[in-house]
Amino acid sequence: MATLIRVDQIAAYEGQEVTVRGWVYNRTDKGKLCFLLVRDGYGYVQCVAFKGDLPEELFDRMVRLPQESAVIVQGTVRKDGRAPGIPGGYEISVRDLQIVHEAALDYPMALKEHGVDFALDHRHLWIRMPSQWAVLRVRAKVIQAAREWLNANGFINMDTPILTPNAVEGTTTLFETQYFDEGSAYLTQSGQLYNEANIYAFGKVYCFGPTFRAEKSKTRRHLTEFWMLEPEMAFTDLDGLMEVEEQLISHIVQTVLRECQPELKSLKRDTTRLEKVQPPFPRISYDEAAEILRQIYEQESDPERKELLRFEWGMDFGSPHETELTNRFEKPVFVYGYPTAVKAFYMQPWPGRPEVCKSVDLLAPEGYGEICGGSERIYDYDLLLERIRQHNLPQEAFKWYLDLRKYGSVPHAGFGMGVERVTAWLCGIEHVREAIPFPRTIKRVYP
RNA sequence: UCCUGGCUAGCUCAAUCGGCAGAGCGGGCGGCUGUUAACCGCUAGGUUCGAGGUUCGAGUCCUCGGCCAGGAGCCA
Repeated sequence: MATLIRVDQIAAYEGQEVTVRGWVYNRTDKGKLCFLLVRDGYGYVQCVAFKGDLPEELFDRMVRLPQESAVIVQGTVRKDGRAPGIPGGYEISVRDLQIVHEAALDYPMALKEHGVDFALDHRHLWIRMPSQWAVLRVRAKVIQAAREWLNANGFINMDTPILTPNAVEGTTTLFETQYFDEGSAYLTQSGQLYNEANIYAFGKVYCFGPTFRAEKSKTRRHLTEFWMLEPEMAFTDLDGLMEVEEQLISHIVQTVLRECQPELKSLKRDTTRLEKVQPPFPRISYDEAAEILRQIYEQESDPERKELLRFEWGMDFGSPHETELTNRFEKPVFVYGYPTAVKAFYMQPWPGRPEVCKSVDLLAPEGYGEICGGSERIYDYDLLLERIRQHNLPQEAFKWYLDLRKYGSVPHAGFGMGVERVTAWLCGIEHVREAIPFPRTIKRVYP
């Protein structure tokens, strides 16, 4: 029995007899010569057979194998620049072939681009195609790299509940569900408040899980269910927060560049700008950003675009503003000190400037927008209570959260990183829905 | 909720001014010893999103409705 190998490690087996188990992604037959492009989950490899290499009956079956048939291939690994695949450059000369399952002939995914609706209706099959496979492998690497960095830097994983009794920020629309006799429960939109409890037990923590927004956002940057990584740190201010963010993001980007080359190459991702993602990232204040946007607005001649870019101090950024701002920087850019009025109730006011708070967003280049949002949190009991009242939040529901300001309260800070947005940015894809295996959008809960 | 665009073969699309509904891929049959979404020949495959209207004649024009997209708003 030849050694069972993974296609991503094929280069190590040049000249050896190996076994690959997988599925037929494409087949080309040229009379007495037949190519199977087989994917095994780790990569895509070309398997070649000449008519004389196999028993006639088996060769005839190989030539007629439908796309997606399951096979076990034995043969010799040969280096050949002509061989397509991921990583490519190696092929297997087939000596024997077992057909585990002959797929039905009506496989709906053609080897070409599909319309969005059709592709998403067949997401369960679409993920087999190289583009989707590559993106989802990068997503997994993003998560792995993030955990690596956090674990190596003193953070402990402390997951937070998905079913929650109330709105975290009181602003956004939540998915509501009946919770036995306890009334309504809501799907979480952030683990942050619980993380703030966790830091007083563990110092530095992070949670990682799905978050839910019932908003009717219909854009390339929104999902109703998305995954967020949320670190939270005791004894940390805004500057300390930005240092952690830029180190974490840089580690993720450099890890993906180092370990996902075949995936990025198959996505035709130009990585020159990603290679520059190293600390420190530029930091500009909201005031400076507002001034830049004012100049951009004045210089814009197209009336339609000018209207989209209209901006006044006090507004939150729209996506046209984010794109214009980030186009002026090579790396992700921090924008800090947003107006208190447009941010959540728990953010620490700027000393001497209560109209501004110690919040920071990290905006990715190339129009990918906000990938992280965070802040220093209010740690004074009376101020937090005042904010809860100002925002008309149910004080009783926040009793535990207020308790945290009574027993050893310290300056602390944290942020959330959107995994799909980071993945979409690194892969250079248009829409975050391809950066999660089974996307949930306002118009889609199937499959 | 608003704005804009789209809906034609299983898929991706074409159809000029309102005048015979087409191609490529995928499927079937045949050919080919280096294909890269192979190529060549043959073949099957249609309620043109739905309803109504204008017209000798509607995929095309008009009205209403449906579905989808991505932008605004909202948000990560």
